[in-house]
Amino acid sequence: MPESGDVDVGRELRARGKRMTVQRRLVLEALERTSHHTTADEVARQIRERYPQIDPSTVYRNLEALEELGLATHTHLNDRVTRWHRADLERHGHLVCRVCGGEQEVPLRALDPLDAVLRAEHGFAADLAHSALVGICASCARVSAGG
Amino acid sequence: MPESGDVDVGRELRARGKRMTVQRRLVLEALERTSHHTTADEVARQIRERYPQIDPSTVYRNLEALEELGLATHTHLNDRVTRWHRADLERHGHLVCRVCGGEQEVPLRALDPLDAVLRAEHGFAADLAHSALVGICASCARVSAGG
DNA sequence: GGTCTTAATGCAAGTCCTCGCACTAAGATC
DNA sequence: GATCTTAGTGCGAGGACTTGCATTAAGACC
Repeated sequence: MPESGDVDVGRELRARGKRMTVQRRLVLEALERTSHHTTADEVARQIRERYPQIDPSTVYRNLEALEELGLATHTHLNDRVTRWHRADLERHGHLVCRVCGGEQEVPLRALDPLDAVLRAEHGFAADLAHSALVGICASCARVSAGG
Repeated sequence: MPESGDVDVGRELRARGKRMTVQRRLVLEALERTSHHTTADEVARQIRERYPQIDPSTVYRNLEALEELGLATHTHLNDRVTRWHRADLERHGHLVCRVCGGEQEVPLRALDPLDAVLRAEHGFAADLAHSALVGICASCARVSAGG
């Protein structure tokens, strides 16, 4: 059983004037191995086990390249580190609590009303999976309300 | 005419066990002088004209302190730099276009439907002024649709 | 398989912060 | 106004990227 779509990816890359390098393949494989969100640093660490000389900047550039190809996407959860994941996973929004730091996922469908308003009134097609919505979660609100 | 509420701020600070330092005052004044969004770096640069030895970390810490006091807030526009502004300005959401980088403001009221859904279904009180919504603006959508 | 073009890599330096720590100075108390 | 506690400062180092540049190596063409 071949690595999922490895050949196709190579073809797709070449069709776009890009190349399939060992580093690129390793980034792609690392991304496929971790099905949930991961960080560039985590990807780099994984790769370094087999290919120690990889440079962090190469990882960043490859994640971007894969995103351009539609194979990866990134999300900003907590203002600081960027989270990466495979593009074929179901997209969802994120709610992160500024008090406890907790994070919950929301189906993008729940954000449809917002999407509709923004499109209708501003012609703006928002990518609601891209940035987390920051606020205060139910349990922290309960505490601060004086429980 | 005294600087707006300078004395009150000092009192408020002391009431919270905090102090009014020259640096703090300068950060506050810089924030008051620029009524729109600004960056920590811009604030630092402004202060340095009159007080060259100020350290960037002091500016960051003071912006945070003023935020804690409810005098400042920050917004993440384009994933990279943090924008600061006075808390007394009208709050609004931001739509930033990932193609042209353009930014438009939306009254928070426009985001009410989203707020309602998140509260009802997730008990989550989102701060919709905190993070910009990333997406594609009307004019860029028109171009890529083939105009 | 050799040549050649240029995308991609690795390295170093830079940006925007954040954090730990020793020192300084607000401001409360005498 | 001297003393004392501790919040706040400056400095240095570190983290998460980003960027410019010389070098390397995909992969297209012979």
